[in-house]
Amino acid sequence: MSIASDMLRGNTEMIILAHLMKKESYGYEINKHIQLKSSHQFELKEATLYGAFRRLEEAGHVSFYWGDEQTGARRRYYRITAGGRVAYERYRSEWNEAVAVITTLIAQDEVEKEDGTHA
Amino acid sequence: MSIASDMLRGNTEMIILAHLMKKESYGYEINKHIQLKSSHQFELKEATLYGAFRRLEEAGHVSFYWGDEQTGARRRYYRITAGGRVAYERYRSEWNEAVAVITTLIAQDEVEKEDGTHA
DNA sequence: TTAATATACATTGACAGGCGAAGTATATTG
DNA sequence: CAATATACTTCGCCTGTCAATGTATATTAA
Repeated sequence: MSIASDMLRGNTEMIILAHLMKKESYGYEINKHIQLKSSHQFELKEATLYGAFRRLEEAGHVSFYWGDEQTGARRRYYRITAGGRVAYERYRSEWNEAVAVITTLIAQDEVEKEDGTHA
Repeated sequence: MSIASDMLRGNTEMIILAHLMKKESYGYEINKHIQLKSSHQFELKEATLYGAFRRLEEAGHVSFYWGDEQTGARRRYYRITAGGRVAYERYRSEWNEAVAVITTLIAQDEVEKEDGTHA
């Protein structure tokens, strides 16, 4: 729960952009898809999700249009922009790099020297 | 900078514990070691580092003692506790799981269906 | 008819962790 | 003696996540 929240932090935008790289979509659908794909281990809470959309819009990484549903609630469809694609690739490489670094930091290699340093 | 901060969030304790699994140590040394091992890509800022120590202490994951240096500034040596080892393993598995889930979410598999969804 | 549930979006305020900045103290070096 | 490195500490800000709450429409069952 709390750990997942912190792992999510800073990655929600990348996750949303990843979805939008494949197809235009709207908040509710993206959220459901993430829950499905992660076997319900992850779930973007609504406030988190819509907050991320707002930031993505402000950054010009996505644009949106209102769907013309004849039935049901209105949908705000999002589309990734050219700038969004660039940002997505940057997010990905930063993510990969960060994972590599942390993996190195927690790698259980040999004990450098079991001196104990002290009493 | 900002990305690294968010990647760090929630993982500082795991990183510190990883270091303490190998040897007792003190803040300054741990920080230098992390900078070294990450080729200066990561750096725990002091406020972050000491904040994490405080939480680790409160959680009973580490204990400390003052070094008896005859010269230089005093050092607060930390030692991982039994509970800390358990916590570390939990952190690691949660980390691995989270990485796996996010990796899945951003995996560039085939386009599920290029319908475009709308105009 | 109406209560429940699902779809769909939006906002507010609280919370927590990382960080910039500033401070304390000791030792070394130019 | 000024600068730099070691070493720890604290304050207040910022930002992203979340719980809670609210809006509105459609479907289904009692």
